[in-house]
Amino acid sequence: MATAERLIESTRALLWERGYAGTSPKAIQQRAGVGVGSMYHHFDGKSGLALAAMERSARELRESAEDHFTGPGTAAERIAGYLLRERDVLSGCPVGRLSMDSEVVAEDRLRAPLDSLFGWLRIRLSELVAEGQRAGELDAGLDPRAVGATIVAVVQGGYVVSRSAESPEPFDAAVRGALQLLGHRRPPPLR
Amino acid sequence: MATAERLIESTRALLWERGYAGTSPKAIQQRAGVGVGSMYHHFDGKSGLALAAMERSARELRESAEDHFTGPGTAAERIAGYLLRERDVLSGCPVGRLSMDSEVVAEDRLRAPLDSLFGWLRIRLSELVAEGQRAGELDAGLDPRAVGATIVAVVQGGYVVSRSAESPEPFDAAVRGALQLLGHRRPPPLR
DNA sequence: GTCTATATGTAGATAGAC
DNA sequence: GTCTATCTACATATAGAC
Repeated sequence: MATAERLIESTRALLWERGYAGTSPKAIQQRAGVGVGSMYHHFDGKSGLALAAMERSARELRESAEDHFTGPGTAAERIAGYLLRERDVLSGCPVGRLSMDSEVVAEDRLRAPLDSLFGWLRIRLSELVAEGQRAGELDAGLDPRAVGATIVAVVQGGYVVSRSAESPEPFDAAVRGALQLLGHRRPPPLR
Repeated sequence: MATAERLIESTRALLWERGYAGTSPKAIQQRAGVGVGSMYHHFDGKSGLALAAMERSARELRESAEDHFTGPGTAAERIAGYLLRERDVLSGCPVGRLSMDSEVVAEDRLRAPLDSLFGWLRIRLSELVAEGQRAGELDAGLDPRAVGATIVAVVQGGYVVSRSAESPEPFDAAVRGALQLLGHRRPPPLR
């Protein structure tokens, strides 16, 4: 693997594990097996490297979500499939967790990948909610955009509560509750 | 104000603004107007001071939430009142944001205040959901414990998405969606 | 209780040789 | 492209005088 590539992957792993403030250039270099000079040759320091890492992580999450959104099943089933998909709950969201890093949200170019991913997620989910309404699967009285925001928040907040509890249980409970609220009126349940 | 007190308040403010990894003893001391020696006289370093600060912040949030939970109105109205209460959305949750700090969740005594606050919140909210069900305000088919977890997650996740967008709008939308999901079948709406 | 001095290591780079 | 040397500041304390 090329040097720049190893640096990006090393940074992605460290940002996920320790966040932006907790990730040092030295740690990035050591994990990548790359010298100081190489890192500063390929990137303009920690910030530029983090940007590349965050963009890649955001793209991965987006592609994975889109797979669920465009998969088989009714709109409601695809929403449920997204909520129920495998996640490394205790590690948190590789992108969302960086929103709690003040240096990240203070720098527009670093915040951009977060904003972009969540903005896209909200739009896609609201489209699915509207589709479910047209199909009669979801209540027509709901505001699709609000409910889309709620679904994104349930996932991100599930990580927060599960990491606090050092257990995946709160995340799973939050998702279960969301599915009940979305679909409790119609047998059989969403999943 | 006493020295120990000033140190705790200084630490609370810094943990909220910058997180645990981003908060240095030096910054704590300067903001408190206290010397190095004093800090280490009153506390066993950064970790002990953070523990005191986190316990106080968690207690404040708990008391404030309990005010909403025991206030006037139906159970559903009290849930809505809690969700709609004033929040400094872009600053995030003073307690929840620390769940993304790996040094915090790796140290049991630091994680304890988080786990304790969210565990309590889930219990109290599930009690309110059950009360609303008995009163016929909320659907009897819901699992109160799951829905309690969902409500906590919506708030914590709302912070994540709003900080990413640098706007309170996603938080407000997520709350609106949650209220619709909880109460859309019954006119008038919850709030 | 508070102060200053001191200590070891890291943060986050830049410079210039190879 | 990569390496080593170097730099200033900060992180996180401990020691001991006052």
